[in-house]
Amino acid sequence: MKTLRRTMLDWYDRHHRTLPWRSEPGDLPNPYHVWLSEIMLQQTTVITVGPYFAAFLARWPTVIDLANAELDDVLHAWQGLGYYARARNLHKCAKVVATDYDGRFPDTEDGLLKLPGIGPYTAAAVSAIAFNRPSSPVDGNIERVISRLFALETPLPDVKPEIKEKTATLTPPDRPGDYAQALMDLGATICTPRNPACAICPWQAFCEGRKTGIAPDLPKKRKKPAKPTRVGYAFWVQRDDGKILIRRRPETGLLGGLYEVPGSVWRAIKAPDAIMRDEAPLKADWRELGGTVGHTFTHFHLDITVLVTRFNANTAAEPDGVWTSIDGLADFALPTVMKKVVRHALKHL
DNA sequence: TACTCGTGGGG
DNA sequence: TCCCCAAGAGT
Repeated sequence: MKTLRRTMLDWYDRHHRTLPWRSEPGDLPNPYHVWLSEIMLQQTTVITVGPYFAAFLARWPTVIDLANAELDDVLHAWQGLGYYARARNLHKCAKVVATDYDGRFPDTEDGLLKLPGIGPYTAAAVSAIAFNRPSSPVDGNIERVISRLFALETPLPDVKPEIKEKTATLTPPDRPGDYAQALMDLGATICTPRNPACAICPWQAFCEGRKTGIAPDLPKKRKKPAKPTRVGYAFWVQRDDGKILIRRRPETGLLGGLYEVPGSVWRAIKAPDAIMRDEAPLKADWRELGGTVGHTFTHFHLDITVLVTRFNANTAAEPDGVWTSIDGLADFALPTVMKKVVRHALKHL
């Protein structure tokens, strides 16, 4: 066990990646930076997070600054990164840390776990990386590395407790943060989901999965259900002065708090036109644009048909929402699916 | 426990 | 083209 730890930390000292939120091995980084990066990195790749992390730090250098920000500004800065509940909880967490903790993050796993948006993984990661406490975060990378190292063939998520226990046993008490990051780096660069580079792995001599040849097939997972398709309309309302109608989505749920081109309900099966059009923000003669906008979310695929009308303020009742010029759309937090709708409308108008 | 919740890239 | 996956959390 001691050899396993030593081998991993030696490898990390020689091969670790330099990332914006990281300190040099052995040094303690800024907890705010660690926390911010860990939230952004949830289910999101390092390459994607990079520019968002830099932009957030430039605009909100401290957790106090972030706590004093407007939620809409945080969502706007987060747009395109996905899983927007992370942004809402990020802001909520910053406020709690600023007001209840005097701007300093709790330095224990249990304390961190109480904060919004911080679950078991992130609490352990921040605890180990930012405060050098002997916590053992387990993310997707570490699940893969450990399941291969011990040739664990029980499928996820049943095998999680066993992985957690093995990981905790292996964690070195002196450098838990570097060790956790070493395992994650290993999983990201060598012990990859497909075609792992076992030949250059520092743990190749210890890996049961490699010995038995099953490493590339681990961890085993249950099959995921197929993604259903939903359909809906987007209602493109253009006023005489060229401005279009958008509206803010409800605070919770899918794309919560972001702006959208008003739309119908998204249905598994297309309802009759009359019903779908009745969900428009106003009564009008709609013209259907050719083609559809396709977008795949985590658990369903969406096909949107865009309907267009002109709006005359003198002859129609004012609909709910906000009027904005096309250029002005840049001031609103628009999810990627809505950017696609806008692009499609402008192209086919 | 099992869903919900985004997006972009790689094979 | 389609499926998988990426430093998961909340309900």
